[in-house]
Amino acid sequence: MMTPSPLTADPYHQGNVRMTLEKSDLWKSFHNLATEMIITKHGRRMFPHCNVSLSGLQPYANYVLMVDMVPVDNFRYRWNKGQWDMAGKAEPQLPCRTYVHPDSPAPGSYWMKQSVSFLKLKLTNNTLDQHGHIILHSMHHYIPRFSVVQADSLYSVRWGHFHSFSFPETSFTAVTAYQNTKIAKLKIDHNPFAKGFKGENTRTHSKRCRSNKSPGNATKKAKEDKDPGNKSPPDLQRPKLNCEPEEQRMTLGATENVVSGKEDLLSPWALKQDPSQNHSLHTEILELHDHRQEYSTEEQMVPGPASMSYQPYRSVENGRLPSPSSIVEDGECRRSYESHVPDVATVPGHKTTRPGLVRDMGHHHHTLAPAMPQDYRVSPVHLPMSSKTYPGHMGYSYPLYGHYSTDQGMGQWAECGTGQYSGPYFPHHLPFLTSQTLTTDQGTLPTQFLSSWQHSGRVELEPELEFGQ
DNA sequence: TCTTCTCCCACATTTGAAGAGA
DNA sequence: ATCTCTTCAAATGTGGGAGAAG
Repeated sequence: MMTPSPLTADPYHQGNVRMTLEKSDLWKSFHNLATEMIITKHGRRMFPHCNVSLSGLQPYANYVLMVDMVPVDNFRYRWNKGQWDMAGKAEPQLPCRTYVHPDSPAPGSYWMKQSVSFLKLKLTNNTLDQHGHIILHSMHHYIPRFSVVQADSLYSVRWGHFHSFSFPETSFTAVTAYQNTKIAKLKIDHNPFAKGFKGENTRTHSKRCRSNKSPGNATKKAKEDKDPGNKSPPDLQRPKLNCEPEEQRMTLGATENVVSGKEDLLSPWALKQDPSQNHSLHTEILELHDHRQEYSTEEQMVPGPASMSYQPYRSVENGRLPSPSSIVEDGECRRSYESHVPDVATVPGHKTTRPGLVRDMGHHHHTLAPAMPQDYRVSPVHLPMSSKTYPGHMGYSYPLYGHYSTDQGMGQWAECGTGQYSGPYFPHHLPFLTSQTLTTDQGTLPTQFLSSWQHSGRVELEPELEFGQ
C-alpha cells in the first residue's frame, strides 16, 4: 500500500511523505513486553533496529534522513515485580544527539528504492561519548523519532521542511541490563548475534554451574524475585505500567488490580495509553480476547473536522498519541504514516515557529509525542500546531529554520539555567553530531548548523530551567 | 541491603583480506 | 590481468554472571 510513484507528480502527493516501519510485527512483539534497549559505555546497537521505507519523496530531490530519541515522559522508572514503576523525576536532559543516516543526503529515488536501515545506530549512557552515539539515561522511556528533510546537503538541512515520524511500537526503556527476562529471551530468539545464548548447552549453562560454586547466590535469588514472570506461563503478556488506564489493562486481559494512589502519576508514556494505538499494537494479544470493540477508534476512523484541532489537545490531556490517519497495515510487518506538508509560511523567523510562541501554545503544539516532558513541549521542533494538521496524524513537518533564525548565535545555548545537567557534554566546540555526519565529505559543519542540530537536546531545553527549580 | 552499573566472558555473526582457480 | 569464489582470521555484537558502586 505504498503511495503511487512520485514520478506521477501528483500534486496531492508531492508534499506527502509516507514512512513505513519495517518488521513492525517484531517491534510489536517487543512492545507487548515493554521493549528494553541496552545502553553501554561504548555504545550498543538497537535490536530490533530501526528500519523504515519511504514513499512520496520527490525522486530527484535530495533528502537527509535522521533519527533521534525523544523522552516519552518526565519520569524515571524501575523494574519492580514484573512491571515498570515510576521511580521519580527524570534525570536532567542529556545532549540529544541526532543520528544522521550515513547515506544522507541522497535523492528521493534512492531512499524509496529500498528500506532504510539504521542498523549502525548505537545507544550509550556515556555522557562523555565522542563517537556520536545517542546518549540516553538508563531506566528512562524513549521513542525514536525519524525525520526526513529535503536538503541538498547537510548544510542546508535547517532550511528544509522536516517530516517527522514516530512509531509507538518502537518506544523502549533504556537499561544497562535487561530487567524483564522475557525481553532478553525474545532478543535471543530473534537476534542472530545472540544465538550463542540459545539452547541449554551454552556458556550460560556452564557459567551457571560455575556460579553454583559460590553458595547462597543472593543476587540470583534477588533476580528471581525480580522477575516473577519467570515462574508464570510464557504468555508473553506485556508487563503493565501502573500508569496504564484501568480500562486498558482490562482490555489487555490483565487481572491485577490497579495500584491505587498512583492515578495522579499517570504516565504520559503515550503509546501505552492510547487505546487506538493498542488496537493495532496489541493485536496478537487481543486475538485471544477479541476486545477490540472496547477501544475507542473514533480518532482513527473519523477524522472529522471537529477533531482537527481538538485531538492534539486531547492527546496531551490523556497522554495519548494521536492515531495515524493513514496507517497502512501491510501484512504484519509494516506500518506507515503519511506526513502532510503543513500549510505554514516558510519565511525564516516566522513567528509561528518561534519557541516563545510555541511555549505559549502550551501542550497544543505537536502531534508526535504529546506527552513530552515540559522540556520537549517547548521544543521548537514540535510545532505542527501552527500549521494545518490532520487528525490522527502521526507524521508532521515543520520548517527548521523558523526555530533557529539566522541571527541566532550560540549564545542562547549558554543560557541554559542553573541546576540542570552540567556535565561535560556541552562544550560548544564539540559537535553533537553523529560520526557519520562528521566524517562526511561535507567537512565540518558550520557553527550555526551545529547549533541547530543541538536543538533537540539543548536548544529546546530552555525548560531545563525547571529542573533546577 | 538493595538497585543499578560495569566489566568480562564465550559464542555467533559479519567483514574483509588473502589465496586459488577459471 | 581480471574476475569470481572460497577460506580464514579479525572485528564486532550479544546476553549473562560476578562484583563494584552508590
